[in-house]
Amino acid sequence: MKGNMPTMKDVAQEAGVALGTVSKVFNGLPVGDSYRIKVEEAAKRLGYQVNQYARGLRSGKTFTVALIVPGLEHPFFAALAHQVCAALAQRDHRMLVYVTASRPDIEQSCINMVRQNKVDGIIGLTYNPLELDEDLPFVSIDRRLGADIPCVSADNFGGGRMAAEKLLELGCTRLAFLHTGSVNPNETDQRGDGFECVCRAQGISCDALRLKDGDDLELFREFLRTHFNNGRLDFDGIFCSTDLLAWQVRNMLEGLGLRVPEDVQLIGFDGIRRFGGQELYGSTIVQPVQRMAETAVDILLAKDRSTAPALVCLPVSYAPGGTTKE
Amino acid sequence: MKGNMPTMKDVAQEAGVALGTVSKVFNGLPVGDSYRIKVEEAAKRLGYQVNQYARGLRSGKTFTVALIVPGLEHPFFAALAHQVCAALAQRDHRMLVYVTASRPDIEQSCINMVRQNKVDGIIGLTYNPLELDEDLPFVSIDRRLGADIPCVSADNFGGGRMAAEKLLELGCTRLAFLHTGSVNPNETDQRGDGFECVCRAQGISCDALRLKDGDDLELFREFLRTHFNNGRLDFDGIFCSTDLLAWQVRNMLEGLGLRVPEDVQLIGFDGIRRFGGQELYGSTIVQPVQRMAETAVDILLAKDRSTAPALVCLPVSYAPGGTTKE
DNA sequence: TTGTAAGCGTTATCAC
DNA sequence: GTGATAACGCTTACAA
Repeated sequence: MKGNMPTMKDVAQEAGVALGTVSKVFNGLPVGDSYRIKVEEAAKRLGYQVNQYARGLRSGKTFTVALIVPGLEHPFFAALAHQVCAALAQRDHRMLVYVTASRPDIEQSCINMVRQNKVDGIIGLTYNPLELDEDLPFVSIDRRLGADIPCVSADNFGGGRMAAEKLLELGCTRLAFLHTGSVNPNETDQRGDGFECVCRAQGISCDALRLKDGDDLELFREFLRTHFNNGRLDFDGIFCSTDLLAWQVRNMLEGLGLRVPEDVQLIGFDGIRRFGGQELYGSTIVQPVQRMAETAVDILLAKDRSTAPALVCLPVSYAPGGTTKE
Repeated sequence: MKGNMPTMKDVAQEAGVALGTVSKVFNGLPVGDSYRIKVEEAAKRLGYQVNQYARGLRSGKTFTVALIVPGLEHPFFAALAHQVCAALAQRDHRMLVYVTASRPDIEQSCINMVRQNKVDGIIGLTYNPLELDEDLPFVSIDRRLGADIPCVSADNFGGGRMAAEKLLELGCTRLAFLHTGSVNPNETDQRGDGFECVCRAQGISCDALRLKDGDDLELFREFLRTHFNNGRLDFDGIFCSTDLLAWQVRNMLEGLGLRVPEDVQLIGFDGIRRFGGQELYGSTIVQPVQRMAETAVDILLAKDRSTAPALVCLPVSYAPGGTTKE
């Protein structure tokens, strides 16, 4: 921070007006034109910048939002952070980032730190039970923390259905669902529910293996091997609950000598793109990251928070990426 | 921000001590034990949290650093942001993120916004000429902005050398260097310099194609086709200045019917990992992202900035990733 | 050692 | 419409 930045007082003196007048100019409040010009010129001359900290102290508005995420290294979180930052910038707000590594203690300590920072609100992608401040606006991504805490997520259930329908449409007759994720229940669990819902309705067999974070991925390989007899897999269509898992499963399948998508078609979930560019890792259900970010920001900054929806599910879309027959 | 959070005054009243005493307790200044306990208990009872904005206003220290990056979607920037955030957290600082899309106007406006926020310093990954504040600590990543502005980067020149040496060691005899990047000169330009330096010293032929951001990537394909005659490429070793480019070039090579690494070996630069995990895209020179982040933070927060080095080049390492013969 | 009081730069309330 | 003046919550001499 700075030694001797000019203050409003300096500007007032330079412009030959009162302090209050300067404040009004910078807040867009009605001021005589001649005064406004004098102030603006004086400010420019001095290189004056409003001190947001003083403003925040006085007015209680900080124009800052905290984003709490497990980390920035996973492309989905990175993309979300990027879009949240952009959406906030568009609304003249700043983004403070906290990374938690999904650890409950760090997540809670972030909440506490944020509290000290007097941000205007929090957007959180957290996976553990939290103790929240009643009156600090909070919007959760992908996880329902309570009836009074708005949650924004992709339409995970619909995406699961979409995956099943697509695989069936592409000629699959024996499906499987593979999942690994947080032990704490969250919206993404619905991906499998949607998928199996379609299978049941259509009377299609659907094997499934659901693992928890930290479980050995080799269990998936074993599962596949168990269902691999005489050079033939029991499934011709597999839905993985994330693109990462789909990628890993694809490698396992090829290790078994199976061809994707000729022998077995594969659909992932998330819409992760290589190098943050355009190329997908494989066929996938794409989350509307930008809309999710914008929606979360809109809800968070809405004037009237009492009308905030408890849950907003945004539509996903299917994108072919080479692991399905198209 | 909040309606009626307890203040130090409330805590003082609750604890039955003076305001100044409460402040001292929270600043670790010497206070009688009995008082300290009374204050701590009162604070806990009230759920008191220091207001960092008031503290910053008064003391001029905000414990906040701004990170300015082109975006969070490219995995290198995301990884850097992640590590910077972690390094700052370890030192009890927060990170404010600004994304610029590498646009000069946005980059400058970020600098201006940051100025209002009275941060303790800026870590910037910017690509355009900037007008900086003399007395706002700034550390640049990968780009030398001026003699008085410390720059932290990977050892790009050394990495380029390393790539050449590795390819030669692996039996290559005809090398090529492919590059695309910012028009504004920066430290990463040295990757090619280091590579060609070794080639010259060893008397090895080295073709090169250097493009600028925005140029059509098809030019690379054409370049390859020009050097592809009778099913044989003029090179058996190619160094690409980024992992992204290496990935694209690999696809082009395979499109030509060439096998990597059997027919031509490929080394990239950055050390990008799929899904932010462990798996590399190919053989590459790995940037020490964590050390770069920590170094930048250390320099930025150093008590005595007058002794800050103008440039710190951190050692890179080679990692095989399947596009070289190992 | 503890308490008191003067600001830090803004905003908001009033008289003028 | 303008201009003193009192907060906002905290730190820090300085006085007790």
